[in-house]
Amino acid sequence: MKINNLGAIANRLLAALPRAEYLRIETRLQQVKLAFGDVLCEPGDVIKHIYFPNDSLVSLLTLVDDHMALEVGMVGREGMVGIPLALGMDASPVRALVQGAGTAMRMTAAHFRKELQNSLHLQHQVHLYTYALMGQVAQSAACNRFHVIEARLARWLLMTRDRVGSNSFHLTHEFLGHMLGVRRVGVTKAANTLKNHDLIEYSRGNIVILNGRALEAASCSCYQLDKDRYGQR
Amino acid sequence: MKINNLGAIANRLLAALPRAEYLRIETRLQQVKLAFGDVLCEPGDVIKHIYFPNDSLVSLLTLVDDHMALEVGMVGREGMVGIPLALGMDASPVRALVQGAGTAMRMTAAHFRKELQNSLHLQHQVHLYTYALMGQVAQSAACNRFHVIEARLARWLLMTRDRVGSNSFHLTHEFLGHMLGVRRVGVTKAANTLKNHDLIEYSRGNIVILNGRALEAASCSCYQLDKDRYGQR
DNA sequence: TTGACTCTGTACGCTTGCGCACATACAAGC
DNA sequence: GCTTGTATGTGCGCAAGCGTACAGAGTCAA
Repeated sequence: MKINNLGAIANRLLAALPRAEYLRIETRLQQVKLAFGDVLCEPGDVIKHIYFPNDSLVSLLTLVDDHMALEVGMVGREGMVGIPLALGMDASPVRALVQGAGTAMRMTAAHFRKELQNSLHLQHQVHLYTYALMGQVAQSAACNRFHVIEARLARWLLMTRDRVGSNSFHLTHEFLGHMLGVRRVGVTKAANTLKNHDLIEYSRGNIVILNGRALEAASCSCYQLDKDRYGQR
Repeated sequence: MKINNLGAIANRLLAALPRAEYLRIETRLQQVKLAFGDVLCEPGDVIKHIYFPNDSLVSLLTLVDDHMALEVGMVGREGMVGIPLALGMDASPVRALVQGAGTAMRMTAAHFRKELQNSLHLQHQVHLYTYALMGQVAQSAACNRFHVIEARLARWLLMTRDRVGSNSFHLTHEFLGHMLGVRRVGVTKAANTLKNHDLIEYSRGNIVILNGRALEAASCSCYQLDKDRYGQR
C-alpha cells in the first residue's frame, strides 16, 4: 500500500523515522494518485491534507500581481507538502502544484497535528526539512535574480530529474515559463540552445536529458547547492 | 535592562510570551549593542547566539557566486535571528548583517535550545515567526524577479521605516545596491526619481522619507503584503 | 587650506529579456 | 482526407539593467 515494489518506504522523510514510529503513523496515511496539474493548495487556503510524495513531484509557486507565477520550491520524495501546519499555521503562503504525476502518502491536517505531538522524531524530521526548504527558497530567490534563463533551465531540469529519478518527463515550454517566471519564448530559445548542443532533446512536451554531465556544466552553481541539500535528506 | 523606557518588552516575539514564561527566559537574555555592519553569522557558520532585536534591524542575505548578495529577509523587533536552531540545525544558510544599529536581546545557542524544550509558548512563537519569515523570503523571490528597481527600492525603504520606527536612517546607495542585488548606479537613478517627486530626500547616506503615502503608491504590491504579515506579529 | 576619501550624478554601448505577432509543425478527432 | 488545437520556431522593436568610466560635490583630517 504505502510501500513500493521493493518493500522500502519511498518517501525519504518517512523512511527516516524509527520503525516503530513509522508503523504508528502509517495507520494515518493513505496512498493517493496525484495527476499533473492538480493543485494541492492555493495561497491563503486552509490546508486540509499534507502530502509525502513517493514518486510524484510538487512545485511551490509564489503568485504575484495575479497573472505571474514563480517556483520557489520543489518537493519530491525528500520532503512533504504542508509545512505551515507544522509551524502552527493552517494556511499556505504558496500554491502547491503537481508537476510530476505519481503517488503520495496523504494525511489529514488534524491527524498530522496529533502525530506531530506524539512523535518527536516526526517533529524533528519535519523541522530538518523545513530548514532545507527555507534554504532552497532563499537560493531560488538569488538564482532568479542573477542567473540567465538558459542556466536556470538547465538547473531546473536537473533538479526535476533527481526527484523523479528519470531522464525523461513531460513538460511544455509554456509550463516551464511559469516555473521560471519567464516568457514561453524565452524558454524556447534557451531549450533550443541546449538541444543544439545535444544536452537535451524534446518534442511537444516530451523532454529527455541526453547528457546530464554536460547539462550540469551548463547550469548555474545553484544546482550543486541543491544537490548537496538534497543529498543530505 | 531588557526593558525599554516605557517598561514594555520591545521585541514583539518575546512580548507575546506569557509573563511567567518570559520572566524565566529573561534570565538567559543579555542586552547587546549591534553596530551597523556587524555580521551576526555567515552562511555555513555554527550559530553561537540568537538575537531578538529591540530597535535594531538585521538583514538576511543570500550570497551567490562569491561577489553578489541579495537580501531575502529583514528582521526587526517582530522576529529573531537564528531560526535554524529552532529547526534542529546549528548552521545558517544566510548571512545576518546588521543594517540598522541598536540593541538586541541575545541568548546562547545552548540556552535557546533548552528554553525551547521548556516552553511550548516560546516554541509556538518561534514557529509562527518561522512561517512569517518563509513567506517573506518567498515573496522577496518573486519581487526580485518581476518588479523594477524603483518600486523595489520604495518597498525596501518603507519596510525599513516600519521596523526602525523612523522616517530617516543612514544608508548609502552602494549598500542599498547590495540589498536589492543591483548596481549602485541603478539605485542612484531610482532614488533620484523618487527624490525628484519629493517622496524622499537624501544626501551622503542620510535618507529621509518625506511622503510615506506617496512612497507606498510608488512601491510594488509586495509592500502591502509585508505590512499585513508584519502587522500580524 | 589642502588633500584624500566617500558619496552621488551622468554617460555610453551592450546584453538580456519583454511584448507582440505570425509562421510552422505535430497530434488527435471527425 | 481535413480541421482544430496545441507546441514550437522566429522576427521585430523596445525597456530595464549591466559594466565601466569619469566628473562633481560633500566631509574629514592633516
